[in-house]
Order: sequence, then C-alpha cells, then structure tokens
Amino acid sequence: MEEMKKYIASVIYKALENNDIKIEEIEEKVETPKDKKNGDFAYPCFNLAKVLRKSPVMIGQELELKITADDKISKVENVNGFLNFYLNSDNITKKTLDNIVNLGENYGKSNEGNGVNIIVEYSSPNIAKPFHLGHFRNTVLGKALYDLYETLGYNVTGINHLGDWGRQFGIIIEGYKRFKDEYNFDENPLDALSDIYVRMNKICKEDEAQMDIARENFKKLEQGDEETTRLWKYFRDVSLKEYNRIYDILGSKFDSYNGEAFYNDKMDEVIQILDKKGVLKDSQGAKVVEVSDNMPPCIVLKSNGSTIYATRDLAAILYRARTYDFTKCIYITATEQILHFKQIFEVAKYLVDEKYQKGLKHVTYGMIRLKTGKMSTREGNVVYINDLIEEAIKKSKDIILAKNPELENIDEVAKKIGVGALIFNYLKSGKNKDIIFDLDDTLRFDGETGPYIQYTYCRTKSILEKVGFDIANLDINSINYSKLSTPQEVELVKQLQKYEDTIKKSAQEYEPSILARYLIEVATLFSRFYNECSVANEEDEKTKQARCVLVYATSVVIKNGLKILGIECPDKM
RNA sequence: GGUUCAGUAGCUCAGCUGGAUAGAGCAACGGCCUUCUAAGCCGUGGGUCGGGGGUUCGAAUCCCUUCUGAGCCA
Repeated sequence: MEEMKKYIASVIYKALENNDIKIEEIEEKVETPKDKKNGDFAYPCFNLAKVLRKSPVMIGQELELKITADDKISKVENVNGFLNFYLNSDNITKKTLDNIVNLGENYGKSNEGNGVNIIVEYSSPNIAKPFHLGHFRNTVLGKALYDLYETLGYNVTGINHLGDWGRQFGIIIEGYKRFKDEYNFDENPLDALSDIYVRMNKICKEDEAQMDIARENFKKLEQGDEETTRLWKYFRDVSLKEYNRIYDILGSKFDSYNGEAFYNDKMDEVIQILDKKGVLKDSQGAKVVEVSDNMPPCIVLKSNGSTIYATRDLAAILYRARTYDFTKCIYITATEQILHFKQIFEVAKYLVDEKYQKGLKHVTYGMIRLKTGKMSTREGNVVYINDLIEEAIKKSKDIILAKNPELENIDEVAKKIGVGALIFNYLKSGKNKDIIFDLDDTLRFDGETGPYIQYTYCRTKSILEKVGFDIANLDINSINYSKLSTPQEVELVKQLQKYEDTIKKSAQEYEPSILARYLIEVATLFSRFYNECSVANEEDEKTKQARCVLVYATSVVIKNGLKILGIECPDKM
C-alpha cells in the first residue's frame, strides 16, 4: 500500500517535469477513493492549479496522456480534475496471497518495533472486589494493544497496577474478622469480601468509634503487623486467583502485578528528588509541584504528610524507567483520569530523562454507565463480568442447540462464541465513546459482531474441509491467480492486502476498533464471495485451486486478527 | 468559572492529518436455502452531519462562536 503510494507519486512527479513541485507533496495528496469506481488510488490536481496556472481539469488531461500503463498500473483516467489510478490486480493478487500462504500465522507480524521496550499498564483492578464491566473494557483494550505492539516486533511488558493498598483495607480486615463465618469463601471469595466491605463501611460511616478501629487496622498494616499483613496477603491472593481465571478467558498477559503496595517504600525518593530540584512548594500545608498555567498544581504530599495517587504514580515512573528502560509507557484508564495523568507526566520531567518523559502516554476510554447512572460497587448497581460471561455463553449455547445440535464440543464452542461476542462488542467502536450498558445489545450475535466474524471463519474451514485442501501439499507456484477475476474475488484480495497496514494504524492510534472494523469488512467481502463463487462445485480445476488459496488466506487473516483482539476461532459452530 | 471528551439515519456507530453521490449494523419492508453452515447474501425506505459564522476551488472533517450531554479540577 505505502509502496504503491510512493510509486504513484513518483510517476506523477516524472510526468509533471516541474521542479517547483516536490515529490513528497504529491505523495501526501495521493488518496484512496471512497468509491471503488474511481480506481485504487487518486490524485486531486486542484492544488496544482495555482502553481501551474492551469485549470485542474486541464492538468489532469495532460497527466493522463503522459502517464502510461505498466506492470503495476493498468489504467490512468482523468475525471473532473481527479487523476484516477487503476492497479494491475493480477500483480497484487499474487503478491498478497503468496505472502499470506507463506507466512501463515506470522502474517501481519513485522520487526518494525525492533525489540524496543514498551510498557502497557492495564486492567489494574482494586483487589477484594469482583471484576465488573469497567475493568472488562480496560482489560480487553489493554490486551489488544499489548498484542498489537507485540505483533509489530516491540518488546512489550504488561503491568497490572493492582489497587492493593489504601485505607479501605482497614475496613475490610475489620469486617472480615467479624463476619467471615457468615460467608463461603470457597465459591465466591470476592463477592463475599465486597459484601463484607459494604457492610463494614456502613457501620464505620455511622459510628466514628468503629471507623477508628478500621484506621487502626490500616496503621498496623502499614507498620507490617504480622496478623493484618497475613490477611491482606490472603485478600490479594484470592483476588489474583479469580482475576487470572478471567484473564485466561480474555487472553490477557501480565509480566508484573506490582501495584500500589509495591511503591510504598519508593515514594520518599520522589519527594527528595523534587525537593532537591527546588520545585516543591507549600500550599496550604500541602506540598505541590506547579505545572502549566491551565492546570491546577500537582499535589504530592497532603497537609497531614500522607502521599496520594500522584506520588505513587511518580514513583512508578521512576522505577519503570530504571527497570524496563522503556521507550513508551502506556497507561490505560477511563477518561476521568485525564487531568491526573497530564499533571503526573509534566512533573515526571523532574524525575526522569526526557526520553522517558516523552514516552509516557495516557490512553483513555469512555465510561460504561447503566441506564440508572454510573456504576458503583458501594451502591450495588454494577454489572459483574462473571454474570455477563455466563449469560453470553448460555445464549450462544442455546443458539447452537437450535441450529447445530450435532456439533461436537458444544460447551467449548459456546464459550468461544459468547466471549467473542462480548470482547468484540467492546472493541468495535471508538474507545472514547461512553457506553450505556444494554444487555440485549451487548449479547447480539448477528450483524457487526464477533460471532459474525467467527461464523465467516467457520465457513472458510468448511469449504477447505469439503474440498480436502491441505496447505502442506500446496504448490504455490502452480496457482493461476488470474482466475480470480470476479469483483467479489478482487475486492476480497484487496481487503486482505490491507491487513498489515491496518495493524500498524491500529497500534499507532491506540485504537483496536480499527482492526475490529477491518475484520468486519473482511467477513462481509468473504460472505459476498461465498454467495457468488462456489469453490467445491467449481468445474474449472485452476479456478477452484486459486479460490482455495483465497479462502485459506481469508481464514488466516481472520484468525490472526481475532487473536490479537483476544477472540478465538472455533472450526465449526 | 477552568478544562477534557462526545453530538452524523428511529437506535448503536464508522468516516474527522479537507476531496468526487455522507457509509455500515440493528429495527421496518421485500426477495434468496434439492448446490461449500441462512449466526449469511441481495434489494427498498430512512439524513438540516447539534445551531450559526469563517477559511478554501472544495468542509461531517480545519478555525471561531454557541447549544446539549458526560467527566475531571476548584
């Protein structure tokens, strides 16, 4: 794609024979027309009009005559000042499909990243609480970005910055001591703990004396008291166990679970450095660092001397720069934390080299709200992810039982489809959009959904099985690609060819939805092909062969693409 | 008050580093299964791209202003 753009720019440049116009300027303007009727690439001649003192249409006409077709370009046409280029499709087809066949599951991978270190901090739930929808969106986004960068050859470190510290643990510890016998911790430890927290929190709010007991607990925890530390560790362990079960389902990977507790002993240094640099200022008893005019100062020490999130995040930046030597450190959080990270990133310039400071990147996503308002654990209006996953799996199982009761491994397939529907639902639209949760909408299985793409994959598999296609026995040089000449075939090939660029763009813009939407388009174009062009019943042997390769290539792209998003492909459904 | 994000079809969204007639899905209506899985395909209807200015040969896209919703800060 990019090469072709360059090539076309060079062709136009030569034809112009004018030194006032730079080739880079031409390349910038080369675009892909929305309407396929207008060719594969187009160059608008309007901006040349001033320089050349001719009408755009005249310029177009002249260029049309000067540029001749070659092995790459099959036709050039001037339409109303747009110079439309049609590519030689045989050429593209061979290059694209050969490439996919040769690379298989490695298709899309590149070494563009060259082993450069990238950190993706994502998921980061508060322990002792069940996973809810907000975490889900975060985790699914983070996993996709992790895989996108890994696919591009970066050395990615996934960090789960657990919310495993804070005064609430004083409350949970107290509640646990009092009420633990009323709960079954074997089945749903996090539901139990969260319930205990809500109960105890209420008690503390109503009675200051009780709150003091909770405060005392947390103080003990900070001082390393054996009993409270043991409880805290237990909460952390059961939480991680449960989270990991979900991470497995979503395909998320973490290289570190160092969260808030980990940085407890690393904040003093931050304060010292800031103090040494003379940027710490007193403000109503608190210590702050001034940042740009349009932002309030960043508080690093409260008036009572205690640290806050900002201090912890700064300590993390310092630690990560030293430990991981990152070129990019991506933070994934909801939009509500925008200001917080803006401040932190600015203060970071006093702590780490410019290289690290410039690599800090906050990736945000919109809130998920219920019809009744914002989700809140304390108020109990939350959608827990376990319930949602169960619901999705149940629905997909029902559909399988209705449509394909003979299927083997129904439960396994139902899980892949149910989870696929959920993940895709949260990755298909732009990450900054707020979402109002709607169960029916979330569990949709037709149209632009995960199951639609999975279904398309199954159709590719089904064809290949029917004709006995085996990639191991394929002689790629014997394929006659010019047999792929119907519009459906040509369009599908062109779409497959865009895969590598799509991965890059998706990573560059921190936007997995670009990949998700691309895959919908692949599925749609394949479905059209499927309806128009038979493979198994095709009589011409050469056409059949070429179509098999196309079907196989489609299956590879869908599988590779969905894998990045964390969605598995069943062979049958 | 300051600031960030969002506003496109009845609903959910894509398009936003300016380009040709603003695209999908859902919902509605009408076709297509004796032929590779109908979780599919084809077709019809549906639009003041929140409003108003501006820049430009050309604006959903850029700038200004204003309205609405959400978030954050005080």
